[in-house]
Amino acid sequence: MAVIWRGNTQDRLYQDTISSGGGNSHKHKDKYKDKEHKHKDHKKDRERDKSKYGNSDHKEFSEKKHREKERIKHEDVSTDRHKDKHKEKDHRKDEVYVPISLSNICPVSFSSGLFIRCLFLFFRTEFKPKKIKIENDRVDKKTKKRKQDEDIKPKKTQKNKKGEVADGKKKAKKEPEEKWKWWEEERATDGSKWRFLEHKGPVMAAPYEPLPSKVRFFYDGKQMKLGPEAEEVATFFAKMLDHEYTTKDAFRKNFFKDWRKEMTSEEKSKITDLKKCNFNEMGEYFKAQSEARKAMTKDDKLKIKVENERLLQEYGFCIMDNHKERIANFRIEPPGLFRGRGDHPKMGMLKRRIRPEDIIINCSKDSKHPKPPPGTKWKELRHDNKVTWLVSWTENIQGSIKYIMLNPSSRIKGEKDWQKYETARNLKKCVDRLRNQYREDWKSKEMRIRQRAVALYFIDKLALRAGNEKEEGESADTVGCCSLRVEHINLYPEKDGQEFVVEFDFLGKDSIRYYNKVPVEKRVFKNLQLFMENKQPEDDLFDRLNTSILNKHLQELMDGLTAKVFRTYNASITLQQQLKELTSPDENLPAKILSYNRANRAVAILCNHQRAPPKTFEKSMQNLQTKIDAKKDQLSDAKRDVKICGCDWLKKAVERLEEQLMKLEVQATDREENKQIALGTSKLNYLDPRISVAWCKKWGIPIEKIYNKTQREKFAWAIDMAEDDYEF
DNA sequence: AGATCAACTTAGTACAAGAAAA
DNA sequence: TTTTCTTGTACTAAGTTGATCT
Repeated sequence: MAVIWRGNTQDRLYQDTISSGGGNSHKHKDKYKDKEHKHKDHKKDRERDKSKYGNSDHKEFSEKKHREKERIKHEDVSTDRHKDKHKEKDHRKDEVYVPISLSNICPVSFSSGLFIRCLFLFFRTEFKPKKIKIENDRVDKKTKKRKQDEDIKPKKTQKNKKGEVADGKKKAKKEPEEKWKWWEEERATDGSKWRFLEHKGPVMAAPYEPLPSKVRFFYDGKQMKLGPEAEEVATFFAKMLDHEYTTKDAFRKNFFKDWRKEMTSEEKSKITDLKKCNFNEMGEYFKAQSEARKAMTKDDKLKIKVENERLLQEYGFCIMDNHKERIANFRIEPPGLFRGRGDHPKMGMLKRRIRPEDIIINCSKDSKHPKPPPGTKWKELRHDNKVTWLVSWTENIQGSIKYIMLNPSSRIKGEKDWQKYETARNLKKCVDRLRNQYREDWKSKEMRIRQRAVALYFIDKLALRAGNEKEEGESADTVGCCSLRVEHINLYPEKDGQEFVVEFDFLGKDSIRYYNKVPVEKRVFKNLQLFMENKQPEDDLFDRLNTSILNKHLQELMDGLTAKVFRTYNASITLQQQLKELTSPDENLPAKILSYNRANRAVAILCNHQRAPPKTFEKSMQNLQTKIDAKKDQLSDAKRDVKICGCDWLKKAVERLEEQLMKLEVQATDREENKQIALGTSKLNYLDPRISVAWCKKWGIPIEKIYNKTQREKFAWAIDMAEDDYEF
């Protein structure tokens, strides 16, 4: 295997560590001493140097215009909102599938030096000042003398007219309250996240209810009564009996170890082998319970619903700065067995019950403080308005802190989201300059700079995540860009008729596999060969780089720039470009929505957003196929009849059947293609909602076709402010 | 300079709820 | 209706980032 990685035909023009000024060596990474390399000219050397990149088609940014437009728009936020309550049927099923090729969505392109220079000038003169005010204090601390003059947001607030500005503000307790448009208001400039915060605290997990005595546990074939502590943990396992987790060694081992900690010494001495434990009756009991729940009468179901609603009303909201805001997760996570993703070394460990004594409450001093349950105390009550959380506790598996925070529809989340897309749009303004820069850096005489530049190229071109280093044994072995190892890529000077192909194969976040073969520029290829020289498969590809170095560099290139901004930028720009490309004016509504979904899908593919094929997938595909077959039969019958009789109405029927058949087939293809692709994540986290809103407005598509209720709440700001000509 | 911590975003999955089909 | 399939929501794990500690 390793042989492949150490090609012997390299022509390197590399001389390392002439300066290395900052001393960037890493602890374990210095084992590869850089070498002197000579440049051996190769035949093909020249031909590829013209970027392969250039052919991508979104060169034309018509920047200035947009900027001008944007400025005007921001200053004059129209308040008329489309309040269409379109009640149309869902047309998903009418979608026509058109495949997307990955090559279509390659987001990278470069333009001429002149243009870059212009951009650069623009950046120098206009970009810097756009610092978001909220961060002032941090900036000050860093003594980065930065002038924030006007910022778009506050500015447009001042111009906010049209009277109807949130009036219910003063008495947030009043119920209906005109929807509050926080995006038309001034933002805090002092780093505080709120001025007033009041809430009722978390909902604690329901206490453990011991099993009825008829439900037995057997050890080594003999019945055994467990004490409540051990029993509770046993039920966690019993509930998962059907899950393949319980067959995994690590899971069983971790579980058993933690379970034993909950046992009395007597239990501990008896129960020494998990294999001898029989949880079946428990498992059956819980299954029966959930069946019973499903079979409950409507009345009982309603009662539960009402109770849930009550809980939501009582604990699901808080008051933040005069507004009632929805809390995202107001329930404390109940105890259970830890389910890590992928090959997690800690799977099966006991996630312990959180007590009030573990919980930190954050709220205003002058608010009504949440009361701990009778007879208990909170761990701490604090009043920190520099953070957004209401409740926190430390979880026992990784020792990380968990928080209760607000819903995405809240001001505090919305502002942040908006800001995220503004940063991405700023990147758009200077991305060409940056791309030229890293291409230059591929030639640097410093290894660390080359590595940085190649990594950045991957992040930009392939939308890879930054890739922090992780502590071994603490979590599943996954990587991102900076933490890629030699074993995660293969280099092919030639593959499938393309030159300089890099094959990626690694597990990313959530242990989702990233597999991709991409042709890269020759320089990148040569650099990769260089980085891999004299390394073992398990060595870091970018041994002179980590996320902190990379982000520091990015910060210097553009204010607020970090690695993840590239993902946001490339996702959003891809959506915009795909929408432009795919939407044809004369299409009907379902076809347009299909176009939207296809654009969305392009982004999901770019970001590698996958899902497990739905459990019922095969079956539902089969059902669909049956339908298709039936339709085909019907059709051929009808055709035969036409031949015999030839009357008009029969011909019509044939046409109709053909159409129906096509729809079904299209639906099948579409579903098949979406089998492993998840659209939700990109829609929720990467796509500037204003692009979608503008598209809807432009083509008269009801926004409900694109965003469901929750999504409309989250993106209320965008729905309110984006016009049909919005440009990302 | 690296390790660790804190805070927050991004992620897929399980299951409930709702809609469509039978 | 009841059953089946689809969509929405809750849940919580797993990332990124920047600050702070050592």
